[in-house]
Amino acid sequence: MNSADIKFLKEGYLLAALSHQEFEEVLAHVSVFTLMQNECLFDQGDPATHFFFVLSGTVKLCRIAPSGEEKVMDLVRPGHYFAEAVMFMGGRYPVYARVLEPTRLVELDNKHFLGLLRSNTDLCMRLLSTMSQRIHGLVNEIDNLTLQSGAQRVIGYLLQQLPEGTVPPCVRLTVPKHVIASRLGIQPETLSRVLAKLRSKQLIDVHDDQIVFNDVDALRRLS
Amino acid sequence: MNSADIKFLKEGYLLAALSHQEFEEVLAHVSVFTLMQNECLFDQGDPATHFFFVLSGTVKLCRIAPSGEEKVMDLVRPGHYFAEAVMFMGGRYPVYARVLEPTRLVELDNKHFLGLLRSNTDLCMRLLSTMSQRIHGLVNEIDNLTLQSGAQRVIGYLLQQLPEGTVPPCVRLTVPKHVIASRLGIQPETLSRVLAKLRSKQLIDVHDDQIVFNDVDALRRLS
DNA sequence: GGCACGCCTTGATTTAAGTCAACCGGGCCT
DNA sequence: AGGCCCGGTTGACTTAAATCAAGGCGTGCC
Repeated sequence: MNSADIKFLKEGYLLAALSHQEFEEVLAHVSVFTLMQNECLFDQGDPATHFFFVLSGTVKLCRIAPSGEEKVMDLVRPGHYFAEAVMFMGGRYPVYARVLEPTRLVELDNKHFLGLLRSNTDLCMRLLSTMSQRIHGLVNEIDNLTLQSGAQRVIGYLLQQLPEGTVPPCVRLTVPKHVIASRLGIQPETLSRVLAKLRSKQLIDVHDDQIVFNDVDALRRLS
Repeated sequence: MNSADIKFLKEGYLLAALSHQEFEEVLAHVSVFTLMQNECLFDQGDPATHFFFVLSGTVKLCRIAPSGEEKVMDLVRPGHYFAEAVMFMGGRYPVYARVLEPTRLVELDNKHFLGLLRSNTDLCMRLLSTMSQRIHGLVNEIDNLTLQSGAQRVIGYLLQQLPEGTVPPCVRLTVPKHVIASRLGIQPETLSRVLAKLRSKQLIDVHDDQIVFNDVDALRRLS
């Protein structure tokens, strides 16, 4: 674990609750490693012994149905934790995790971390805050899935990825389109069609993974 | 607040973390009240100052889209808390809450409870556990919405409501069918059709709000 | 008793989106 | 260079479910 990794981890919201000594102790119980593109971190149903922090790269969390169909539940990027909620259910990962590109991860031990939590209420409060945000995001996602059309979800996603202050406003898609489609609960064909339709209305220009917004306000009104 | 209320509240998982003294202190900061059928507890967007525990009755949590459409996000029954995650986001209720029948509620003050959390890690751990279960349920719901058909969701819901040990296996629906439909993300017409289809296959018998299961195993295989 | 309202069911029709199929282009490997 | 694989696009067709409309029934109120 190099000093940039340590700095990035320490600057994150969650572990800011730790004293210097506590942080050093955490460091003694974590692993850092890099997975190659498409490597699997854990399978759905594996016993949950750790949770993770992304230093760099992208992790895809997927749910597999009995039918074999899959849904991308989340795309986790640098600076974010995942699988921390499973720590409290003493069970198994409800999803599988695979990396979409070379990805550097910090692996934190559940048992050790639970021990930390038991004597640090500030850490508890930060974790509660993190988890309440996750709940909030999931509630919004159910709202989107049930109260919005597929096209509206695409537009919402694109607007969400739009960095502030780019001129002209544009987004570079950092994951394959079929992954984005699954993340949004639509088929890849549908994603293509929605993008094609927005392009035909001059609302966007599409160049492979680059999307230029021609009328952000109109798009906001459609979402 | 009568002694049955107090007993029920104290026996719940969350507050089992409290000492007798702490529990008495909590009691000094809660309100208990009964809402009449269809009364509204809070509106979507209201400042979130409290969370709640259901002593009796049923609370419907709904999300309203800008279009005016609504989705039943949850039906909260006796023994369950709701709105506790909003405590950590210092904001507003993301849903509105209305009671479906006369409902008795305990209202707990967010600020006071946060104070308790700051000095009781056992309470924190129990709340973390409660919230991780909520996350788990929401993940499952997204799975259901995206990877299952409407009919499968209906069957899953019915099986979930099935009490153990009833002979013949049967369920009495305790909320209106159009509410169940919204909870499942389908229209009431679709719910009628699914039930009619299952009845035509002799898998269930429907008498108003009573549903008798004729072949539980077959239903499980369909869900 | 009559009326209004709400819930539910059913039929007909429409629609959003999925499914299937084919083609294209780019990257990787031999 | 050629072949294979993968991701993406597009067209044709299908389907699950929504939408629209109408009717029936039960409950509560006057």
